[in-house]
Amino acid sequence: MRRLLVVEDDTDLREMVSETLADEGYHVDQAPDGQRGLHLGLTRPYDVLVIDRRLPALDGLDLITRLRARAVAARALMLTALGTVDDRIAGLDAGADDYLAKPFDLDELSARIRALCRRTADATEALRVGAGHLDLAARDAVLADGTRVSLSAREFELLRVLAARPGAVHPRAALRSRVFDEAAAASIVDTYVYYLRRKLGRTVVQTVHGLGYRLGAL
Amino acid sequence: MRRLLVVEDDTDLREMVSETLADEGYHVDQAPDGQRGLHLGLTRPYDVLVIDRRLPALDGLDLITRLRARAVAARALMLTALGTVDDRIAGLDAGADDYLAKPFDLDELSARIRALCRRTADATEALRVGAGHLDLAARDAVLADGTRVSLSAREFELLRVLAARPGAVHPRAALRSRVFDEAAAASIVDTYVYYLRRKLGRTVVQTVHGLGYRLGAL
DNA sequence: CGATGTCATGCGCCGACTGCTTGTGGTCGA
DNA sequence: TCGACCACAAGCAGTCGGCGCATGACATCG
Repeated sequence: MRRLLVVEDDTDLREMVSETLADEGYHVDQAPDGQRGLHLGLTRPYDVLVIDRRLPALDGLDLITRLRARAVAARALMLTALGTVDDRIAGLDAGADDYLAKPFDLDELSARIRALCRRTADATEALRVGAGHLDLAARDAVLADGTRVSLSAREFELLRVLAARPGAVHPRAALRSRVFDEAAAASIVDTYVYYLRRKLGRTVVQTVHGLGYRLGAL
Repeated sequence: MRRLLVVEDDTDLREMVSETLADEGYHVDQAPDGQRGLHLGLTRPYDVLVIDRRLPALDGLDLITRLRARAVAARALMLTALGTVDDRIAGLDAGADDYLAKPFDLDELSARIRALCRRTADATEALRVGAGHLDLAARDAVLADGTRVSLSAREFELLRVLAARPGAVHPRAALRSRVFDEAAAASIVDTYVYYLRRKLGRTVVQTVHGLGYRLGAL
């Protein structure tokens, strides 16, 4: 599922856009100002960012510039009430991939997002877990603050199985059979949970006494 | 140098656009109708195609559709006198990456082409990797500090495959099948990774134990 | 036409890391 | 309070990867 971020201070407009896009099958996150947009954009993997030009806390242009400076590769579509050519040029040269003037047609926005999505085919394939996510391509975990943690093959596999259903309790036996050989020792899962906790923090994998383990937030 | 193709039947407009873009440093080819545009688009490597919607011989929409069917990856910017939302949506869904209504501002066209060019790093000219890049024409790597490192054909090919998705883990088998003969020895990839590290520094290619290699920053 | 150098490839040893086991002490729950 | 369950540490063996070296093909140049 494609992941979008809508950064727009007008609540009505933001929610209307978000709902429309969500109805079309996108996962949509929202941010009401530039600062929160920056934080989400840096810490979560998106395919397309829809960014208003005029934003409180951090201007849309600055937002894109700062995201690009941190090597965020997501496509950016800028919305604006400022319709002049120079505004559009400034937006595009700041790193936006497309520029749409308000008032705009929702169907056109949707079509332009489809066009941008076509180009991110091999981009970030990721599994979200709370505020962090698993980068399936790079095979490492990304924490809420953006820190990347490299995991060994088994560690990553175990975490991925847990992340398939975050919050659910996964019995030891299920984890052992999915991640390790059936013949492995009974305590193998414990040990790898220990490794994960050592790398990702104490609270990431929670013990449910007598039942198994459960994934908390990354 | 970026390569553009302008497909437009209005001679005056085509030449004006072409000259303006040529002045900005692009290599620009021209085609006066869809058929000739199709032929050029299929046989030569372009970064961006500027295509009029209404064309003799072959309609702009059909042109894009046929190019896409033949896996031409160049970005397409569609020009049109038809300004309705439905036209724009039809163009975008046919495979265009951007859509600009006539009359348009030449500076905006130029800015939109710049935006499209940013995204075609992997097309023809140079592949950006972190602060450095690959010079596809000279077949050597340029480091962050500007140092040029000349690579042998195999070394360069291996680096290029890795650079297609920097940060992602590339399994050995995938690298061997893409860069070397299938029949090559199992350790051939290791050896060439060793060569790359020797020339570019230890950190450029990272090992992911049991899985493959990953490209760091140049 | 021979000499020289570069490139592609194969082989093999050694070191490093991973995966897994085992054991001990601590914690939980009834 | 007791038994079961769990956390953690350390160690071991096997595999994987790093790297040097040897060989042969090919191009280049004297």
